[in-house]
Amino acid sequence: MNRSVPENRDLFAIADLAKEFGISTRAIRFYEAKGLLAPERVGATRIFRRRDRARLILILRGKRLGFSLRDISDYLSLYDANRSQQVQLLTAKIDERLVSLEAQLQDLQTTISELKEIKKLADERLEKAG
DNA sequence: ATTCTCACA
DNA sequence: TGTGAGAA
Repeated sequence: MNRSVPENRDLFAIADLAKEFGISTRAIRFYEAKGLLAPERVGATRIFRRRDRARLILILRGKRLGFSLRDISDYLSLYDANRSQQVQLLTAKIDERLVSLEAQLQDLQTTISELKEIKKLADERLEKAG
């Protein structure tokens, strides 16, 4: 019954989290190196608690929404300190992200329109050529 | 299996 | 923003 290190539901080994979230152990260490995670250590081995796991979930969610690790780091850093400032930062970043996405959307729509126009002209030529 | 560092894209 | 490789 003695596993090497974590084996209950309160403690996790890096491999546990990597498997659960479908990411590499390297990526998790990378996030730690960037200051987004700060798991405890038993010797040199990382021990992740539920709160570390929760932070990882937030990191992954932030990434999925298109935020940089820097953005996510800044946000997480405010959790313990200024909570209302954290919310302010969040809304500001969301607005920023929204503006960026809207711009991308416009660009995509422009590209789609251009492609459709080109295709239309090409199809018309095929008509004439018979 | 885990750790770290350095290189590399 | 990560990965690969080598060594412990």
